[in-house]
Amino acid sequence: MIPDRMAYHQLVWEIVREIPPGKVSTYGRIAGLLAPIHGMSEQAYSARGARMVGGAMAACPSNVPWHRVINAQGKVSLRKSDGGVEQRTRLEDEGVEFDEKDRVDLKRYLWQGPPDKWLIEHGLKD
DNA sequence: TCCTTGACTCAGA
DNA sequence: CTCTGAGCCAAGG
Repeated sequence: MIPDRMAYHQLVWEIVREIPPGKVSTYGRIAGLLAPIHGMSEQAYSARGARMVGGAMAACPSNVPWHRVINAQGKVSLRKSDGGVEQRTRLEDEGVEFDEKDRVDLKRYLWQGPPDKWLIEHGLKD
């Protein structure tokens, strides 16, 4: 078992749980809230972080609103097999609108992130 | 151990 | 706006 990865995943889930209904965030933004862990270099993490968050989403428990996490282009991105229908439906139920290109307007729906207080309480910031 | 994948992103064309 | 290719590297076969 690899405790490091589990810890990272749990941290990601805690952040995702803070995203309010009707708002979305991106893999990259979430990765950016976390410090480079596993001894990865800042540069490596900036390029790999988003995918690591994606990996955390793939293994997230049911109490995490994974559907509020989309990619930097404002689109839902899922595994090859799934068309992302469920994710889109869930977001629309919360009032998030998609344009004719299946994209979300990040200027309107992007979650600005947890307040500093929250980050400090969770040891993600000094 | 080598090879393929991957819920990503950014810069170019 | 859409499509490519490169960058990065952990996991699983």
